[in-house]
Amino acid sequence: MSSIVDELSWRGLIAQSTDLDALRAATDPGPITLYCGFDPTAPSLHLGNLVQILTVRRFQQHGHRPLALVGGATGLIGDPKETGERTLNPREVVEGWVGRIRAQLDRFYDFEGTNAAVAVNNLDWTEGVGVLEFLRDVGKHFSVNRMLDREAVAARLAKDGISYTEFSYQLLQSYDFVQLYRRFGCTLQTGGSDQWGNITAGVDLIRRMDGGHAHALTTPLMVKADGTKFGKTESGTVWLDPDLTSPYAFFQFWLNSDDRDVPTLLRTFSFRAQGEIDGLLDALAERPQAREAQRALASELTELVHGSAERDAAEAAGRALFGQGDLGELPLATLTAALVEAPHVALEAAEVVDGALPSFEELFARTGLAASKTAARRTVDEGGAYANNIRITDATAQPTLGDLHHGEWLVLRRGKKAFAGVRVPR
RNA sequence: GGCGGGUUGCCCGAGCGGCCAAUGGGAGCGGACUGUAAAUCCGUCGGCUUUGCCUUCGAAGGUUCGAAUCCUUCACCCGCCA
Repeated sequence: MSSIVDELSWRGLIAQSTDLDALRAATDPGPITLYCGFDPTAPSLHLGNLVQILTVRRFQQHGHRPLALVGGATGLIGDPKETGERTLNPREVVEGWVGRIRAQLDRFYDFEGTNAAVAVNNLDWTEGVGVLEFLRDVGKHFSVNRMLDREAVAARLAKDGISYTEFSYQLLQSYDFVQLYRRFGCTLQTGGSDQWGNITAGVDLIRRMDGGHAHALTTPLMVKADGTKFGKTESGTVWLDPDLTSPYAFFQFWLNSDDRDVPTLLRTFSFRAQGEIDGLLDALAERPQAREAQRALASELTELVHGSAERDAAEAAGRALFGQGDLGELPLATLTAALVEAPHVALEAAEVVDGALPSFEELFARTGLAASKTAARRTVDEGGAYANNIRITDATAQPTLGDLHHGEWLVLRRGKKAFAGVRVPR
């Protein structure tokens, strides 16, 4: 069995570990069981979670057994974050999210075979536990003094405070680790470096309650070269759910990566071998304008997350919209596929009067390409507004039916990258 | 408890009765240059039925022909003295 520790190491995926040599000694000879939990705090996982998911996937590919834990219980409590108290979500909502997130993990973990992943929900062992039992058996092992040292907790104490509910979060997560240790012989928990405290608290709890030995491993926090948060675009979080972030937008996210971030991104997200990655990095250094590495990343990750059909569609949509050729020469099917990936609006038949559509300023505002009509006018004045790749000079002008591609689509663009479609019923 | 300072547009911060939708910086957005990158330079940066109108300067009242600017009350923040 090849060494997972070595692989994670060259990929730069190890931030902290309880004892790397001990972990290597445990993982190299044979399979271990590990877990990384995901709390249902949203209807979908996002790119930040993907780092964790893929790290676990790498373990599984090396023969280890992952537990796919979705936090049906911890999601009801909320891990303290520095910015402030979370709003408790209704139980039904959390329950729904648990199902969706559990389904998302299907794509990344293998649930069949000798080291099949096992899906677990911490609500199963938390719900029935009595308060007194929990406080006596679990709570007694925790020192509040140490819990207060946690960065997020300290930050909250310095600011607007923290509820007892959130303060208790660490106990639940630690207890999860104990349960998984008992039920599955799970001896490793992975997570982002912000989870270090929670994970090691679980390692400690296993030792205290059961005298067992477990490991903690965290991945580094992703930092972009320009200092902004990784995994966000102007329009917000990049989600894994295609309804929240379209495969086209997902593909574009990777394609637009800053050159300086590409080495890290490739090592973190790609499943290519080290030699292949080095080849892509060489190409990036020699022919940055070709952006082979970004393309490879976009293609690989979009396929992994959305499947090859969506990957192809996203790629084709990009080519269609960014291509040099006349949009009118694109087949209707290709154009439609590209535009439905972008923001688009469908007009009512009544909105077309004497063959004239609503004005450009109206259409820009309606598609969301501009925040308001005033903003749309401004964009036109700045020379950044286009219809069918022709610059618009008069915001109040009205396109006509004759301007439509295939009698159906008007392609609007703001700046270089933002597209939108206006569809007119035939 | 006493005295003083503050709360301005996404953020920071000027303004201290009319010339204020409100200086300046940052972020954002557009243009040029590029490679659907970065950096740089230029422009832009509340809304609308746009030669004008409407909403905005912690909240609510008031003075005035006219208030972000003055007065009153309230809320929150920050200093100094007890």
